[in-house]
Formats: sequence, structure tokens, C-alpha cells
Amino acid sequence: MRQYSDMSTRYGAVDEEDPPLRPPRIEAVPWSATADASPRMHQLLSGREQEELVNIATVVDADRTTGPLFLAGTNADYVYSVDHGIVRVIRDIVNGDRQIVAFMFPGDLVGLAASGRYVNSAEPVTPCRLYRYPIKALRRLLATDPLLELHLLVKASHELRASQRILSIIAREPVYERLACFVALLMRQEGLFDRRSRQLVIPMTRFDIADYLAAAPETLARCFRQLEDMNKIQRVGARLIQIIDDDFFAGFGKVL
Amino acid sequence: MRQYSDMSTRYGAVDEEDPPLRPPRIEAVPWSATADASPRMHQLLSGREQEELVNIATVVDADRTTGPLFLAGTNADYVYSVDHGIVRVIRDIVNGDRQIVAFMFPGDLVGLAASGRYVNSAEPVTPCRLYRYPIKALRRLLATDPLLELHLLVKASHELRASQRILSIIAREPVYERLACFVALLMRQEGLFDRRSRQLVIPMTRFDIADYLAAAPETLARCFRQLEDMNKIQRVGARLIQIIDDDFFAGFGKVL
DNA sequence: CGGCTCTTTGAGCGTTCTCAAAGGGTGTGG
DNA sequence: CCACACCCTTTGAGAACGCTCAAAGAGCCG
Repeated sequence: MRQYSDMSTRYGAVDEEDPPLRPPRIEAVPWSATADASPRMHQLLSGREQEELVNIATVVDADRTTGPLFLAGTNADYVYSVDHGIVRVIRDIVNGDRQIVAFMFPGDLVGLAASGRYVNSAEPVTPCRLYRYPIKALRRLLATDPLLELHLLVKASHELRASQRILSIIAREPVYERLACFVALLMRQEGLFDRRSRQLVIPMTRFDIADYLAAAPETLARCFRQLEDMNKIQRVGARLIQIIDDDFFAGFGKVL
Repeated sequence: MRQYSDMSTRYGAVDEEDPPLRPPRIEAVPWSATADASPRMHQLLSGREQEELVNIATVVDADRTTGPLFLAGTNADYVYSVDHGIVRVIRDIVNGDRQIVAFMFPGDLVGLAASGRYVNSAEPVTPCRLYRYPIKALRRLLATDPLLELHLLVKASHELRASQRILSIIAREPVYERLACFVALLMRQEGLFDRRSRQLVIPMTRFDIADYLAAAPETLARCFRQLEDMNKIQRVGARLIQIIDDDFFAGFGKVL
């Protein structure tokens, strides 16, 4: 467990160790068209909103060794925003199987609830830092700040789109296409893809990817090999690949 | 085309023809626990909010012959709420395949947008009536009514849960389990299941169910037969089944 | 160096998909 | 009024893809 945590540290090292504390951020593609007309991620929170949020927040640091952030079915007392690192949001299926419904990256909100209970469990994938907001305080804030409320609504819409996107990815056959979509998603994430070396860091295990794409980890390994045989990628290490055919992945990344 | 429309009319006849116009409704399971502690659907809109919405809304009637409500990629000028009938929300995959990301029932909101464009297409599954709200007017309303904004946020969370649920259903193997989950979902819908006769109306075609559960329509037919052989259901007609083993479906309906 | 976990590869099997065709119900046209 | 045409549904047969089980390889840490 220990060394696995450290392994994650190396592979998922998007942020250097102990970065200076940044204000909370919530990012999303807004509803309306922006000036440049390209669907880009925007930082939704104003400086004042960030202050308001900091006032009710506590900082949480976690990694794979520290256990789940919260478990499905328990009292939903907090909502989290990701500052750095990656969190997986999990829904347990019946017989030991589980589905990762989302990977949460910096700028994302974690802690969906219904009837006072968390709907999913959340666990760190890499070492990560989150802001934790008590729901009661957050609701008080929302009642007095309609603009913040609007921003959360925009963010919720963004998460809904993301969920529908992974839905349409899972529906795809064969599996190597799902993997291509997943690689395209990772390439869009800040800090994982190095344009110069054309290398992409894969911060999660094959098991994680398998639970995300609804496939077996062995199949994933075969699909990586398949993409290599197709001359679309080059495997540098288990968690590091080089992108050979950009257009190929651009095609799979077209979906919003 | 014509007779198919009429067929849908018969099978999907949740509401009698030309019901009196009801005020707009938006339904969801709220975040917080309610008094009865059971996760039940609630009507979110107050009488005043319904009035405000009616003031900016127009009524739209549609069925399978009238074509899509809107197409993915077109300007997102309106949001819709379903009064009665069923709407499918579709995302096109590559080679003619498509994924139904959601069936929208009365009380649901349709018209998710990003950067000013609809993300999905929406088409009537049964004859239906919707309220159509211009987005501009709706945003003005939201700016002046924080409570309405909160209700939309709760509704968006509800849709997100629904999307994650179908995600975890699709991930299931074998397909007959997906179908069992789907049947359990339909049983929860108002007006489709008759408790006395134990009969369930299936308002959509095998193709629709296939595009929803990420399976081939032929496989769906086989799975219906399989459930019958297992003595879980009895096929009365293509779009009407009798539930034999309630506990079986209750088990698959457990997921939020 | 040994132990651990993650990753890769192989072989055999099972489920689902595809292609094909027949059956059923409904509206239309003769 | 009946027969036809259309679409949806069902069933069958064969092929393909992915899963399971098994085992070896690789990287990291103590």
C-alpha cells in the first residue's frame, strides 16, 4: 500500500509537493457562448466569492493511504472542491464490481447528495488537497449570494454533461475506442500532457480505468497494445505514453 | 409513420387526450432528508414560481410525427419542462449509432446547453406537452428569484444522479440485468404500472430501449424472453408485461 | 535482495452482435 | 370490408469480441 501511494505520487505529480495554498476554484464551460466562441473552461468564482468560501472551508489533504473522503449512504454534511490531485467518485454495483462515475480534477465539486445522504463514495487517486465546505454554511451562503448560486448551477450542468459524455463513451464498441476517448480526455487535462515530448501521464491504475470504462483491466492492457500496433501511441511505461497520431485522438475528443 | 404514432398513443397513454392545462412542475428528490426520511420525489415549484414561469412560457405539443424538439449543436434559445408524455434525449455516436442519455418524464427539464448550443437532441417518444421558456427571460427570472435558482440547482443535481444511475446500469453484465433495472425504473414512474393487474406499460420501442441500455434490439427481445423463462414476468404484448416476481425487480430498483 | 502490487500476455469460454427471416399488429388503399 | 404494406418484434445461426482464469514480467520499497 505504501509504495503504491508513492508510485502514485510520482506518476500523478501534477503539482509539486506542498504548493502554496491557492483560493478555491470552480471551473466549467458556461451556458452561453463567450466572445471567442470556443467552449473553454472558465473560472466561475469571483474574488469575493472565493473569500466567502474560504471563510467556511477547511483544507483536507489526502492520498490513497488515507482512505475514502466519504462513503455512499453516510450523512452528507460536506461538499468538497478539488484544489489539486485527482479523486474518483464510485458507485458500488452488486457483486464486488464497481463503477467509477467520475474522476474529479482541480476545479471540480465533489459530494452529490440525496435525502441527506451521499449518493457515491469518493476516494483519492493521487495525493490531493481539497476544500471542505459544511453544507449548512454553504446553503446559508447560497441564500444570500444569488450569483454564487448561479455559478453552482452552471457547474452542476457541466458535471451533468460530463456524466452524459462518459455514458456515451461506455456505450461504444470496441473497447479500444473507449480507451481512445479516455486518452483524449486526459490530454485535455491541465498538466498531464507535455506538448514538447508529446508524452501523456496516466495518473490512475488500469483497475481505475477499467472501472471507469466498464471493461476488464486485462482488456485495457490489450487495448493499449492494440493502439501501439496501430501506431497511434508508444508505450513508454505503464503510466506514461507518447502520442504518435494526434488527429486520431482529436477525432475521439470531438465529443463535448 | 402514422400508424406508429397512433400505436404510441395507445401504449403511452399515461394521460387522457387533451387534459386541462396544468401549471408547470419541476420534480426532484431534494438534497436534505425530509420528515418521512424516504427519498421521494417532490414538487419543487411554489405557486408564485409557477406563475412566474407561466408568464414567460409557451406551450408546445408534439409527438413522433412532428420531429425533434431541437437538435444538438443548434442555438440553445429555450429550456423545456415536460408536462405530460415522454421525451428522449439523444447523443449521436459515430457510425449511425446513438445513445439515449435520458428519457424525460413529466416534471423533468430538457435543454442542456454549453457555449450557447444544445449538447443533445430531444425527440418525442409519446405524444407530449411541454412548457417552453426562453433562456434569456429565464435568466432574468433567476437573477431576481434566488429560491427558483435553488430549485433548479436541486433539479440539476437530480438529473446528475439519474445520469450516473443509468451509467452504472449500462456497466452491468449480463444485459438481462440491465433490462431488469430498466423495468424497475419504469415501475416507479407515475401511470405506467397498474398495481391491481400488476401490468406495466412500456411506452417506448425496443430500439429506444436498446439505445438506452447500450444493447441490440434483438438482444432485448431475447432478454424479455429470458425474464419470462425465469418466471419473473409474463409478456402480454410487445409493449405490455405482467410483473410476476416483485422482489426480483425491487432488488434491481434498490439503486438510487 | 525479497516482497508487494500493478501490468502484461496467453488460452479457452461465454455472451452479445450481426445478418437473415418470419410473425404480429395497425392503418391505408382498393 | 378486406387485403396489403409498413414497422416493430421475435427467433435462429454463426461469428466476433471481451471476460475469466492463470502465470509471468516490471517497478518500487523496505
